[in-house]
Amino acid sequence: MENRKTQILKLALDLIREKGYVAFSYDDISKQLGLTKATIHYHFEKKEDLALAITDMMQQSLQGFLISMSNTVSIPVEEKIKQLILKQFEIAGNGICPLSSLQADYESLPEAVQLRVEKLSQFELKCWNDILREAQKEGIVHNAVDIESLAYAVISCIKGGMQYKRVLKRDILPQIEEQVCRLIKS
Amino acid sequence: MENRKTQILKLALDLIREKGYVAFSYDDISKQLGLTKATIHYHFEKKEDLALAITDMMQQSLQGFLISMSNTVSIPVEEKIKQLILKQFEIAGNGICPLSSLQADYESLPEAVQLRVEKLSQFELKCWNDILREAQKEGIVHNAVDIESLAYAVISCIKGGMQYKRVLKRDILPQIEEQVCRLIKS
DNA sequence: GTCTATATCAAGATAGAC
DNA sequence: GTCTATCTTGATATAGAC
Repeated sequence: MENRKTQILKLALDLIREKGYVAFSYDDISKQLGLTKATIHYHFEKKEDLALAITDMMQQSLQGFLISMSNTVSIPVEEKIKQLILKQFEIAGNGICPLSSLQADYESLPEAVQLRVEKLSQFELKCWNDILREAQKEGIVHNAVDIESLAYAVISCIKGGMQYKRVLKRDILPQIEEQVCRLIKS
Repeated sequence: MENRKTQILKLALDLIREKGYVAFSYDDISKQLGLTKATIHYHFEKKEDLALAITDMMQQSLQGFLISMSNTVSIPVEEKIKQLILKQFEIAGNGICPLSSLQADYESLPEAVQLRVEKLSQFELKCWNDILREAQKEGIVHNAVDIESLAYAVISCIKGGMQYKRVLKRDILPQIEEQVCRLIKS
């Protein structure tokens, strides 16, 4: 069943959001799906393979979002920015952003996964760079502002915010969003 | 030797910065210090005890910094802000901020440690609240800005920035700092 | 305080039956 | 494709000698 594979994949993504790459186990998955560990190993021989599939999934998810946004004719940049912030919040679900989670576990990841995490981080950054550059052209971002620096700050703020949110058990995301918008528009 | 205890403590803090609570082991410490695991268990019976001692250390480190700053007569608020940002960057060393690391591992932490992480997060936030409120009184922060929201954003931006820094292998901290200052002053 | 030795357990992974 | 059974390794933790 090709469905089983994606079922495992989605649960594994959840677990990474929740506990991270190091802490989650094939046993977690097997119990939650009512399978044996051996079955999971059949679909993803090594934990590394599962991690790689997850990073692929994440990349495609972001790419798909960008395409669907660029296909919708003429969304104002401000709306695009809000949607991208919302998308990042949604991706975290009940946990933290899965990319942040992988970043935190970076030193324990297999080399191939480290590379994907690096590429994904760069890709995310590029998305923000593009959208912010567009915003600058339209005069939403002040001309004196260095876009690359702004992109670093925006993404860092969003990701960091989700980590605090979980620990503080307070929904600080609206406040983070407000400040991110303030940072962009000032 | 009371020294041995702090020696273990400091190395454990390093390891948390580098790999996180779940990923680091008593074996890592024993190898790097030339001890046996049993010796470490003598000083810190359980891993949880070691983690608790580390959170205490972190709390004291921040507290000490604040006291030393308030003792130095009449530092301008702007200088205080810069120093606090610098302090947060320094604390991360080669890895990420140890608090961010513990936040990422939150769901895997023993309950007592979770509580400390929550308290530490709140304490850090309170520090930023205090300093930003002071800055608002002096007109550095605009009066319309909600200080609590600003504090969330500032700290999130700093912490998130350090996670990206390690993965991107680029020193983006100056750029993060620049944007944090822009956020505060606008 | 530090050691050797060992118990216990969970994790990633494989072999082979169905 | 999924199972049972098993191997191997590494981790937390303890007992007891020095």
